[in-house]
This record gives sequence, structure tokens and C-alpha cells, in this order.
Amino acid sequence: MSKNLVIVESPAKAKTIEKFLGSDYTVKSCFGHIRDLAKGDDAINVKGDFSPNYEVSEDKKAIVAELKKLSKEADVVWLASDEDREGEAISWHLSEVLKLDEKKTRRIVFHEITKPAILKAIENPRGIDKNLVDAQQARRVLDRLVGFELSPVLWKKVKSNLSAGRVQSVAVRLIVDREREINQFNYNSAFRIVARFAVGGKQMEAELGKRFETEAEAKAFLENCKGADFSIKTLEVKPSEKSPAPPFTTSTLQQEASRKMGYGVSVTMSIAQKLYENGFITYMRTDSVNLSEMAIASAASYITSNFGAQYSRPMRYTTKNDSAQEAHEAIRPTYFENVEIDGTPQEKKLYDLIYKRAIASQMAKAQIEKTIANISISGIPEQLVATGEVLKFDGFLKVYLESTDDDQEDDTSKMLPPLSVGEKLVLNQIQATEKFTRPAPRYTEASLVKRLEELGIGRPSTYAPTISTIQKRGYVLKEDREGKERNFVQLTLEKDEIARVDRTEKFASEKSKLFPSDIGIIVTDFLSKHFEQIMDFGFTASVESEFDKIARGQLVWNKMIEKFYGPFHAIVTNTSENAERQNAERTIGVDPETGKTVYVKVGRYGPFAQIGDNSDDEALKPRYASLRTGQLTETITLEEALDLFKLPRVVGEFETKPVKAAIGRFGPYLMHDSKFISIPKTDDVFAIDLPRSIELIEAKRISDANKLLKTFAEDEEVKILNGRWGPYIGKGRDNYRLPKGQNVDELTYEMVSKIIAAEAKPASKKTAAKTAVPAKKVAAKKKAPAKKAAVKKAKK
DNA sequence: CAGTGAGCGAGCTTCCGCTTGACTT
Repeated sequence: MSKNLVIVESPAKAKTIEKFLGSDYTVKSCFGHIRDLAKGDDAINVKGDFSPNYEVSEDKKAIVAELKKLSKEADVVWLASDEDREGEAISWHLSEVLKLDEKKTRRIVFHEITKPAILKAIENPRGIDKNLVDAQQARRVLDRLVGFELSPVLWKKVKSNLSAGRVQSVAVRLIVDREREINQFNYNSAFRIVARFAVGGKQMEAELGKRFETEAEAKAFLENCKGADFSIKTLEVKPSEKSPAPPFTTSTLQQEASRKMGYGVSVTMSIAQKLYENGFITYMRTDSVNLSEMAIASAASYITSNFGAQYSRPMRYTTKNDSAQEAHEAIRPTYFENVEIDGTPQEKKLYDLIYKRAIASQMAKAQIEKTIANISISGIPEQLVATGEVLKFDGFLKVYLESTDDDQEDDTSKMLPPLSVGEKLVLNQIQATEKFTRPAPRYTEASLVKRLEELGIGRPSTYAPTISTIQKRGYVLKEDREGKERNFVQLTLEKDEIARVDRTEKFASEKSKLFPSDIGIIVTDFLSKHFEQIMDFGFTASVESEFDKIARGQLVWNKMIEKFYGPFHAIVTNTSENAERQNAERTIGVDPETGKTVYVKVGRYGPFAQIGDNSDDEALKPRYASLRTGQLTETITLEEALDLFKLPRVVGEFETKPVKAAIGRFGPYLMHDSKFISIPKTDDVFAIDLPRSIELIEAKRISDANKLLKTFAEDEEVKILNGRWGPYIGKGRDNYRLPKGQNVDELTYEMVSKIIAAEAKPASKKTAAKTAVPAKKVAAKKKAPAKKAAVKKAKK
């Protein structure tokens, strides 16, 4: 038995470190926090000193037992959790739960998993920093108090099953605020002037420094240009440079993977997790841009030998973010020699991104030469400007270019043809094009993470889960939107003639953007009205500075909590007793057919429109229709609301059965013979006719027939179906997996029933044994495995 | 993949951060 037990947080880390330390060391992982506040409402003594009641989490009991045993046998126990607030607390909980003897316990920290760093850490042990632990306890207790006192107020005043918290409620608010900003945005337009000249057989573009607000002004300008002379007034050559971006943190990785590959933040994180577990990259949950000296040296030698010494620029980046705790390195490849890795296509792509970003961060700046030509117009004071760019030295651009969120107008400056001052230019045309202003863009998952990070809200380990939570609760939806069309005017001066054209363009189309739901808006408005402090974007920053004081020993943690909780709890009580229920009811107009009032409101089953007032008289009962996803009670128009009542619509009759068109949870569909057929986006559910409907019904029959691979005479319910992941067994509404490599033709009914019987039983037994805690959860999990998945999909 | 929405009441829900699995129609 080895004399030393080292405990780290992550098992992949444990494996690596074990290699660095000899056989005298056993390295084990505790898998993060081993205990947490008790589940219920009495985990914190709010009537007294706020002392917390901790419990070892159910899924950590086994690992705690193992660590207990190993620590008893060891001579020295090394607590090597991360060097940040949470890491310090993990060490403290370990020492408490494992009842470690102080004399044989050492606390060590390192910021990078390299041999020198580990050995140095072992030589410099310290004790547990109780002040830092207390700062974590304050953080933990505050979050529990906020979450578990606010949420019940929402259950009472808005709807059950809702949630609120220091992080998620502000995240939703950002989405709601942005949506309102966009809805209230005033689109202004102005005319942009672009001239095109012929210079030595090539075309050169130049733009006027100002825009004209009205068409009349733009036209007047073009009139003045008729017959004018254009000549180069000045030529300016300016050298400039571009620096590489620092290596990835969790947040910047999520942003780039979103922009370049379109991944959602949780997809990015799970791919990164795989890369980390396989030893290809360093830890992926980090807020640090720091690279180890070893990594910097190895990048330099790789760059020098592969690109040349002029491309190498060893660089130490420092984190600007105040809230960063920097327990880890930046995300980088473990070995710069691994230009490519084995793995799934997604893993390869993400690795490539991480690799290039890290190596580029250690490469020289790009040198660019900018040329600016000012062009004078005879008889007019304004000047046109043509700009060109020449890359003199590519530097880091050889491997990597960071992308940006705002895909503004393409000012793709290119090279200019050779020009000289005084040179007269031949005009091809001048165009005045109406351009519209744009509102701030809607958030993507990743740009929301970026904003949260800027506000110091949330941590690398929680960004992705937070984004999932606000979607799971239905506060926020990730959606695409069709763009709308609008007209714009274009005036062209060519051969001294001005032509005017009306053109159309698409705008405001969105892909995978975050939109608030009605319930998200209602909850945000309710919380903002009653809990201004929690909803303030600076709240986290202000409590963080208190936590820092606790960590420095300048403030006692439960005094801080007491000071917060007193006033906070008073507002909770007052709101719970006196506040009105929050709803979004709105009168939007009068139904022209009946003259009755049209309302929108949010009910038990979500937002709906209503024609007419409530009445006891059966004949006068109002009509109801649910709003479609994407429609908000706040913005829906009378016309859109009235459209909702046009469905379901009887399209006609086919094979003696009616064909109906309607909109369901998954979009527009046809219903025929109690079967659902999706209506593709190219068809209009309000206008689709019978021949087209029959076409869709018959296409669906063919695809259903292809889906069915095999049936059994013994049981009509049991079928072999062809799904997204290959063949599977369907029985009624349940689905079962086939063994890998199973030949479908050889399947017999006996084999299939065996699989069904085998899959159903152990699955439920296993989950039942594992989650012995809340009885209800077990019940929910007992369902057949496939059913769970079906529910999951439906909730999306 | 519904054309629901009155009102009552029991019993449930809920936080943020640190880690991976287990699982996937």
C-alpha cells in the first residue's frame, strides 16, 4: 500500500498526475463536491446563525467510503483540489467527512497539470484556508436562500414548477430586455453612396463619407455628379497590425464553436469533455488565458521549426476579468506536436479549433498595409474614399482568424490598383442605396454566455447548464425565424442618366437565437417589480466583493448573510402575502365578424387568444385558440390573433374521410384517418388545397412503409422499424434497442420478446436501486427506457 | 401533434457549482 494518498477533483487529472508521481503515491478523484446542503427547506438555520446542514450526496457515498478507507491506510493525505473558492471548500469537506488527522493532511495546489508544477506543489504544502472556505459557504447559502425563497413566491403568484435564482433570473432578463429593445426599435434608413471607377481595366469602389437621410437629397447629390470630374486628391499609406486572440477559455471556446460550427454550448462542452478525457486537451472548464511555461516553450519550438522563427512570438496572456479565479490553464492541446487527432468528426473539428487558436496565440502579429485614396468631385465639397489593404506579413493569420458576432456590412477591403495623386478617374456609375439601421442582435446561447461572463455571473462549469435550465423551464426558446421583406430604393447614375428602382430585401431572419416566452416575460416582470435587488445586473458583482472580504478575513460569513437575509426575507413575506398575481392579459381589438372583444392572456396551458367575454350562457361562450410558438401576448396583432381561429380547417375529403389542416406542437400538420402528416414549410397551412394534401398523405404512406422492416404474426403490436440510428423494436408506444450488429432478417419473434422482457426489467431495477432518494423520481424513471426519450423530445 | 382556459385542493416543484456517467428512436 502506498504511503501517500492524493485527492484531486477530476479522474482524468488523477490518471495524469499518477504518472508524474512515483509508486509511493496513489492518486484518486473525489468527482467534485462530495457533499452539499440537505435537500429540504431546513438545510439552513435561518432563525439563528445560518449554520448549514450538509449531507453527503447519494451518488458520492461509494467514493466517500473508498476515500475513507484509503486515507486511513495512508501516511499522508494530500488534498489537491483546485485553487479557488469551490476547490478550497471541497478540500475542507473532504477533511471533515473523512475525519482527516490534521498532522497527516497537506493541502496543495497547482494551476497546470505538468510534472514540474506538481512536484513544486508537493514541496510547498499548506493548510486549508478557512476564510476561503467561508466565502464558499456564504456563496452556497446565499444561492440556496435566494433560489428556495423566490421560487415558491412564483409558484404562488405565477405558476407552479417555476424557478428563480441569482444566475438564471438575470440570464432570462437579458433575453427579455433584448427582445423588447428589438420590438421597440425604430428602423431608420439613409442613402449610402458608392461610386465605381474603371482603373486600368479593373474596377475600384469608393464610398462617400456621409449618408443622405432622404431620397431627395441623394438624388440631388447624383444630379450634381452629372458630368463632374473625379480625381485622386490624396493617397495615404498606413501600416497597421493585427494581433492574435488569446487561447480559449470556456466562454470564448463556446462562442467560437457557435460562430464557426454552429454548436450549442452544451454540445461544445461534451465534445471538449471527450477530448479532455482522451488526453488531447487541457481542462475545458476554465476562466484563465494563462499557458504553462512548458506549453509556451513547446509552441515556440513547434512554430519555429514548422513556420520559421519570424512566426514565433512567445506571449503570456493575463486575464482581465475580475471574477476569474484562474485555477486552471487556458484550454490548449496537451501536445503541440498533435496537429491532428483520432476521433469523431466533431471531436476533430473542435480539436482543430482549439489547436489553431492556441498556436496562433503564440505567433507573430500580422502586418497590414492600408491604402486610403481620397477622391475629389468637381463642384462638390464632399469626397469619396477608396480603401485597400495589403497583407505584408501573415503572421498568425497563417493558421487562425477569430470571427465576430456582428456580421455587419461587408467592407471587404481589397487591394487597390496602382494610383497616383492628381490622376483623373473614369466613372462607371454611382449608386445611392437605401440602407436601414439594425437593432442589437438577439442572443445566441454563446453570446449570452459572453454577456453573463462580462457581468461576472455564473462560472465556466455552469454556463451550459444555466442555458439549458432557462430553456427547460420554458422561459426562453431557441428558434429560427423567417425573415420579413421590405422595400428599399436604389438610384443609379450611369452615363449621366439617373435611374430609380424599387427593390426588396429580407431582414430580421434568425437562426438558433434565444427568444423569451410569455412565461419568461411574466416572471421577469414580476421579479423586477418586487425583487429589484436580485434582478440588478450588478447584484452578483456586489455579493462577490463581499465574498472577497470574507476570503480576506475582513468579514464574517454568517454576518454577511444575516445582513442580506433580513431585508430580503421581509420582501419575500410581503410579496407572498400582498402582491397581485402577474399575468399578461391584454385587449387587442374587436372581432369584425361578431363585434366581440378579442383578448390575449396566459392560462394553464400557455398563452391563448379569446373572442368574447366569459358568460354562463352556453351559446355565448367565448372561443379560444392557443398562440403559436414565437407569438407573444405582448406583441401579437389583432390580425394574427384572428388567424388563429381559422384553424383547424377542413381541406376536403379523401377516401371518404375528411382531411383537416391545423397547427400542433411540432408545427403545421394534416390530419387524415387519425394520422398526422407534417406540412412542409414551403406550403401554407391556411391555403393548402386538397390535391396537394393528397400528395403529402401518399408520400407519408410510402415513407411509413419504408420505415416498417418486419412484422410478426404472433403479435401485431411488435414491429421492427427503421429509425434515425438504424433498426429498432417498437411495441405499442414503447421502443427497444436491438443488440449491436443484429441482422434484421434473422430476427424471430422469440428473440424479440426476449429482448423486450430483458430490457424492461433490469433497466427499472437499476434506476430504482441507484436513486433511492425521492420515491417519486424512481417512479418516473421506471417507465420503459424509450418512453423517457419520447418525453424528452416532446419537451424540446 | 387536443381546440382546453371555472374553481378547489393535495402534493409536488426550486438554487449554484464542482465532477462524470448512463443514455440515446
